[in-house]
Amino acid sequence: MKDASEAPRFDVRTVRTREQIELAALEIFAELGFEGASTRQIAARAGVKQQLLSYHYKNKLGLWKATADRLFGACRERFEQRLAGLEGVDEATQTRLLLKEYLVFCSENPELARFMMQVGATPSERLSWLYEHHTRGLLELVANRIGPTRKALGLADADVHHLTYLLMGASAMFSQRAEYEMVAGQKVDDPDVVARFADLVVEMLLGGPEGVG
Amino acid sequence: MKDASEAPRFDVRTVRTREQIELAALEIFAELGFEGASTRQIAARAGVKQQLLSYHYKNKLGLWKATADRLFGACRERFEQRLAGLEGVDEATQTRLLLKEYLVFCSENPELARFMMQVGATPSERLSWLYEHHTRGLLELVANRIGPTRKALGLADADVHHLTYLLMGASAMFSQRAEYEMVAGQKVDDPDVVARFADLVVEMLLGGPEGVG
DNA sequence: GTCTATATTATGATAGAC
DNA sequence: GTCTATCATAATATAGAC
Repeated sequence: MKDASEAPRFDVRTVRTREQIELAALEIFAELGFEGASTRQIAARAGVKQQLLSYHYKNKLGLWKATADRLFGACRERFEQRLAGLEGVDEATQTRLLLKEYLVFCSENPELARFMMQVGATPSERLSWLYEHHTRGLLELVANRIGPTRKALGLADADVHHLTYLLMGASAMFSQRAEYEMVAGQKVDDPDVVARFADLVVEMLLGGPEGVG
Repeated sequence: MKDASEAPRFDVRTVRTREQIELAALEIFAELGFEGASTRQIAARAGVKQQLLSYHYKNKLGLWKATADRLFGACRERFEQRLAGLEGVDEATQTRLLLKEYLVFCSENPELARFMMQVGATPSERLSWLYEHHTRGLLELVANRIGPTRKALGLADADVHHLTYLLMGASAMFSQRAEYEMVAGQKVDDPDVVARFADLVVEMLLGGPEGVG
């Protein structure tokens, strides 16, 4: 007899183990790509045995998907929280702050841009999966913000996809921290650097905060 | 006795073989990163045996360096040719056309942005080598163009490193062709798309071609 | 749920024939 | 300069003990 708790799939140990594994996997997948990453390496960083990954995720692809779900879920949640706090604010300011929030998120999660970059080059099952489950929604959210806001601000027509990729590309700076530090001689995750950079990007995409005639 | 030709290191077969290998290696290193790429895969794409790579480059790292030399050499050459054709033109136009040329080059060589991205995330011997031999020169060339030109045009002060990374990040669009085609429904290497995107980026970095007051 | 042991395949590099 | 043969290691994944 199994009493009320038919599905004990949320027990504490499991959740914590999976979290450790997925955080380690995110770092390594982002750094080395899917084929470059080894499950042994991920397991070692998570402090478990390699074979435990097979138990939890069946195989490497399953782990990769779980990792993507966690990463993009955090991004989506961040957007939603930011927007919830901006109720009643005018559209242009909302969009401006949302784009800034995205760049701040990218500075805190440099794995995001690398994760997308690692998979977006060539057609593959993984690209299709990521696009359907996460990338598409994220890119459309951004495009559907930038386009109308630029129109409302009276800015020159520009391809929204190009503007979106400019934003995505800009976030790559945070994903190349080692190189950036060599070049610029400053930490890329210094909050001041992040803020200045985000302001620059948003100003380029939407014009200065005073609007444009 | 060896007669006049002491150093026969430019014989035709060798040069062609190395070219085939390095072109294959570029594609695969850019796609999979250094550890993700396998020398067998590279050899197969080049149409030679895996063990031949050891003969020509000693090891995987040697091949990676030769590949980088070829790629960045082509980029540098492109810059020099473009500048040679712009003698006498005013500085702002020179800079504008040079940045456009860079984006066109990136659209034709999507491996460049990926190659840099693959190595720039974390400190490593390879990053240091690439920085000293190639990246540094490229980034400084761009920064030393954008900064003074913006000043001469009377544009607002902005961090030249940030502007440089905006350009580099923008080029990432061409490196994610599979994803871009899903999102935008058009080929990213369509010359018209490239031209419009390049104009957009240059306008953002340097203002419209009419200058700014 | 986590471990040990292991099967199977793929990897980078070397030795030596031609 | 290119090939065949081969080695030592590392990869993913499975089976089964606890």
